[in-house]
Parts: sequence; C-alpha cells; structure tokens
Amino acid sequence: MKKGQVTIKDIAKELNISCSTVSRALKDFPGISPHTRQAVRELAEKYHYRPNAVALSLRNQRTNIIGVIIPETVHFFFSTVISGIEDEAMKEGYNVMICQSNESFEREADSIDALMSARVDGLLVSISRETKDLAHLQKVVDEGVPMVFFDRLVEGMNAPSVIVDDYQGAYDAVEHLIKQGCRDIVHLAGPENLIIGRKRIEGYKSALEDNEIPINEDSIIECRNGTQEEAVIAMNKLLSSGKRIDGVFANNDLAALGAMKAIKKAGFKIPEDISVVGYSDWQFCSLVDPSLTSVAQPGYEMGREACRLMFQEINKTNTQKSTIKILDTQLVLRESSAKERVLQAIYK
Amino acid sequence: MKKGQVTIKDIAKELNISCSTVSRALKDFPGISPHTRQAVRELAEKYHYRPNAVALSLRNQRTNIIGVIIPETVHFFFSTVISGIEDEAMKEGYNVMICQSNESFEREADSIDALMSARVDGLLVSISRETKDLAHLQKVVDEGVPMVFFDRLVEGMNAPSVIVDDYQGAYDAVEHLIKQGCRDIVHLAGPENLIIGRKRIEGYKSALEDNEIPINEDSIIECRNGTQEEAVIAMNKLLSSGKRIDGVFANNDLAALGAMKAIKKAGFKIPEDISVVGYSDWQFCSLVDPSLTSVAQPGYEMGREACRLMFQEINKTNTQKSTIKILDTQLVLRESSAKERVLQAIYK
DNA sequence: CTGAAAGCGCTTACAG
DNA sequence: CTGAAAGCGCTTACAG
Repeated sequence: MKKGQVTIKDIAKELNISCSTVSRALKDFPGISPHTRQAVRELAEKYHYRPNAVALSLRNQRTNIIGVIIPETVHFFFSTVISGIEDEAMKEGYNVMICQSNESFEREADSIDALMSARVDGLLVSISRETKDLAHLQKVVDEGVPMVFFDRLVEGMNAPSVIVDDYQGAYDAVEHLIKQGCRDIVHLAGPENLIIGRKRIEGYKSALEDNEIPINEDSIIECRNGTQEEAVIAMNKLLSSGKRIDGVFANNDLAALGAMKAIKKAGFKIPEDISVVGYSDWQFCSLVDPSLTSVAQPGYEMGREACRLMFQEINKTNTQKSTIKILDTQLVLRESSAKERVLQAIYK
Repeated sequence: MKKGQVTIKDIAKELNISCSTVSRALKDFPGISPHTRQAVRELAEKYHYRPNAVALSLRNQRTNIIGVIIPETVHFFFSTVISGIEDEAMKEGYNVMICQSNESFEREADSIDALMSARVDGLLVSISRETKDLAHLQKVVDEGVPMVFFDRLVEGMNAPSVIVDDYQGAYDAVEHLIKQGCRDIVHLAGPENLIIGRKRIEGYKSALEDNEIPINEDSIIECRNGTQEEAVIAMNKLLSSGKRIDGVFANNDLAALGAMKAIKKAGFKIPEDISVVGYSDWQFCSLVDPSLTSVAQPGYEMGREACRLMFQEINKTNTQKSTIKILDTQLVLRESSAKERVLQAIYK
C-alpha cells in the first residue's frame, strides 16, 4: 500500500470516479447518487480517510489554528490560562500552537514570526517582561491578523485585552483585613514600573481611605523580585523597628510566605497577632501552616475569555477594538487571616 | 493595498518577473542576476514577506509541526515537560501543537484525529488514565507517523518511550532514610495497577532487602488517589496502632504532606522521630515547614529527550523502534529527612 | 448526477 | 539568467 495518509485522489482512483465527486460525496452534497455516496464513504472509512487540513487551509485561506505567545508554561497561573485556551479552542474546532518566550524579547519576536508564517488565524499574546519595542506586534495589527492580549496590558496597541481586576483584588484583600480588625496593615508591593503592581497599591490605599484609616507610606515596602527571602528580610526589618503591625497584604504568595516565616520566628501568632493575605492563590496556599488566605486570579477563565474575544475578532463580530475585559478576582479565605468565629462560619 | 500577507506572486507582479525567479532570488539560488536578486530582496523586506508555511507544508509533505497529547497542562510536572518540548522543538525549527486530554479517552482520541488531520510530522503522547483501548494509537503507527510516548508507558506499541526511573528513585529515597538510621519505614504507595506505582514499591523493597531489613507488607499502605486527606487518615491509623515507625516514604508529595501533618499532630518531631521523603519535588516542597525531601523528576529533560527521539524517528536515524529511554531522578535533600549533621553538610 | 478546470502559495525539473 | 508547467490536496463555479 501507498505510504502516508489516504487522499481523495486515492479514493477516486480506486472507484474510477473524479476527485470532485469524492469530495462532494464526503460532505453530503445534494446531487450525488446514493450509490456513489455509499461507495465513497465505505472506502473512506476503510482507509481512515482524514481531510488534509493543510490543503484545506491553503484553499480556504484560514488555518483554524490560533497562536499563543506566553512568557512561561511552567508558571502555575499561565498553565491555567493555557488550559482555558485549549478547552475553548477545541470546542470551536481550532488547534492551538504555543510558543513560550521565556521572558525574552528576541524569542518573542521570533515566535511571532514563526506563528505569522504558519498563518495562524489569530494571536493570543502575553508579552515578555523585556518587551518595550512593540514593532513586531504592530506588524501583526498592520497585516490584519486578529490579536488579543492577556494578563499583561500593552498600551497604545489597537487590540482587545483580558486582564484581572488587580485594583479590586487588592481592595478586597485589604478590606477583609480591616473587617478582621486590622488597623496597621503593611503592603509588600511589587515593582512600581509594572501596571499590575501600581494597581494593587491603589487598591490597598483606597481600601484604607474608604475605612478612614490613614495611609502611611512607610507601610508600603517594595519587593522587587517577589521572592520569599526578600520578604523575610523586609519583614524582619519592620518587626524589629518596633512599628505596630497587625496585618500584611503581600502582592504575591511567595512574599506572603516569607512574611509568615518572619512573623512566626519573631514569636507572633498568625492570624491572632498579625493576619496575612497573599495574591495569586497557588496550590500551596492550602498546604502551608497556617493555610494562606489569597486573592485568586481566574487564569482558566482568562484563557477562555481571550479565546472568545479572538473568535469575535476573527468573525468580525466585535467592532470595539479597544475592548478591555476585566475579570474579577476572588478572595479565598483561609486560616492566615480569619479569626476563629469567621473560620467557623466559612468551614462549617 | 491588498489585505492579508504578501505572497511571492505580489512581488513578482510588482517587479514584472515570474514567481520562479522571485522564489529563487529569495533563497540565494546560484544562477540569478545580482540586480534581480537585490530588487526582490528589497521588496520582500519592505512588505515583510514571510514564506507561507501552509503552502510549503503542502508541497514538501511535511509541516514542521509536532503534535503533543498531554493529560493536563495545569499539572506542574507536565508543564515542565511542555517547556522542554517547546525549547527543543523551537531550536530545531519546529512548531508545537498541544492538545490536552484532561484524562479523557474520548478527548484523547479526538485530539489524535485533529493532529493527524493537521498532518503533524510526529506525535508526542502521554496517554490518559482512562485509556485502555489502543486502536487510535495503533492507527498512527500503521499510517507511518512517528510517535514517541513520554511519562506513561504503553505496552505492546511499536514506538519509543521516555520514562523516569521510578524504581531507582524509590530505591534512593528509601536507602537515604536507612542511612539516616531509619529501620521501620512505611511506604504510602500509589495504586497497584499503575506501572509507576509498582516500580516504586519494588524500589522500596529492594532498598530494604539490600540493607537486610525485613519487609513487612503491613508497612505498605495503598493510597489510591494520592490526596493529602487520604494520607492523613492512613497515617493516623498507623500511628495510633502503636506500630514502631521512624521513616515514611510517600509515593507523592501531597501524601507526604498529609503524613507530616498527622505526625506533627501526634506529637512526633520531623525528622528527629520520624523522617519523611516525598516524590515529585513540586515547588511547595521547599516552602513547607519542615521543608520536604523529595525525589525530583526531570520533566524538562523528559520533554527535550522525547523531542530528540522524535527527530530521530522523523529522520530515520533511529532504527531501534523499541527504545525506552530511562531518565534518572534526583533525590533533593531537605529538612524533613536529614539529621542535623547531614543538614549542615548540605546547606553549608 | 458527474467531470474538467482553476486556484490557494510555493518549488523545481525542464526548456530556452 | 529566466520562465512556463506541473504538482502538493482540496473545493467549487461552470459545463454537460
């Protein structure tokens, strides 16, 4: 037998009919004799005929593939986004081509090129940390290929985005701490130059303001790289300064964990003396002791939503190019912030 | 201007030459006048010409895409595998198309079909838990499409595989516990019907035998689903039975964590009274208290290796279809198993 | 009810 | 040094 997968031609030859007829028989085209139709279908079945998507793509000028540029697949949050993209894409009959930039600008640009060469029908992108120059993205827009940004907002680009409501997430976290009775709340902040970092600081401040608690700039500590160690050091310094502290809102879970370590070592009880809330809600939040209250980001939902916006773009349903879809976070309450009474209510 | 991306035809028309010439000029074909060559290249640059990979695929009968079937992208281990696949594939100029089966047989079969339709040059697959019937995979082999299995071994299929040395990983873990002075080591085992579960039990037993420690079947506790809760319950039962225990080897990290919880609650010290070793080495192993010694699986390396085997298949370099590449695990020592003296040596 | 032809974008053996 | 033609697998407007 012939090597490789069976084609329409193979079937046509065996049946002594034309390719056109086979093609039509395969797709229930009206004017086809039941007899031919039957014969074609049987043979297709027998040889496991599968339409050649490459040929179809060339003819239809559409590949039914969507390209994804993602900083790192290994990051938990991004892996949930990928999962959402995959599920939504598959549901709509699309395949997904993934490139990770590894946070490198050059690799991001190369990947965009590869995906454009592959003629993907659309691009879902979360830019790398290094990316400042947007020329490679502008080209995509210029050539009319639908693009949707997720998680990392890109300013000045004519494409829809899906992001998380970082302001509200931070606000909720801090408000929760206040409701628990905290008055002196420290914020372990992310780098100021990232939009998300700034948004969370804003949320922190607004929550304090709305509850008539004075904002103390000394209570906002920038943790640049968000490691555990960094947070341990920052927290140790704070605790030994004699400053009154009864709550910590960390802009990421690792930092929260570092804070918890320092707090425990200094002899304070969590949450009785100092409550702690983190951000991201990784799996380990429920595993540490005490378990960590955290702001959950809807990664899976973000992936699906980005896909949906993409399909709107592809089908020109969406006229509003500048759509920014903002997804709600959810505060997941655990032991590190909840007083006994509240915990009972949650876990009953 | 014309919508969509520029083609060879567009360039040919503008320059009033034939497509053949443009094609040749673009790829430094010898017999082309420097003048034509120059003109073509300038125009290509100007219009951001990118070869249409779809057309190339159709002509070359090869897509330079490799398909990946993976149970779940959200699982940390698998996300590292994906990362390895991505990096290796990109290095070789391949794109990666990913489908997650979500552990569903039906979805796995559908994904295989989609990928075969897309005419991927090869398939990297880790089968779903549900998969018993292998017909969909046999079809792939029959149609001559290279396939490589990773992580989950499939018996009776003519295709290379990459797996982790679960026997040795377990052996190392248990031997380490013995060297720490443990004599009564419990194994929280995985389900017997999975090959990996059986291999780890074998490793556990061999390590005991080689050190002349009698094997006690009561010390092997099956934890079917590997959750934390399950391990807590199993461990509680063991501890309250009055049985002497000074070491625990859990077949997965969550179970190890559960065991630690139960041990601490019962008033024992880790590692002084009871040492604990887990399996998988997730990020949280270094975050819990005490940090958890664990057997690290080389996911990233597995992804790369699977890719390399795939390329060998594609280029017919590999004549040995039944290759099984077994990757070494690495025991990552942390606090939960190492006595003071050892820890100092490690962390100094 | 069926077939021949053209075309999607590209390459290359064959002519000139 | 350059071009016309054929072909990768498929679909569909046009004829019959």
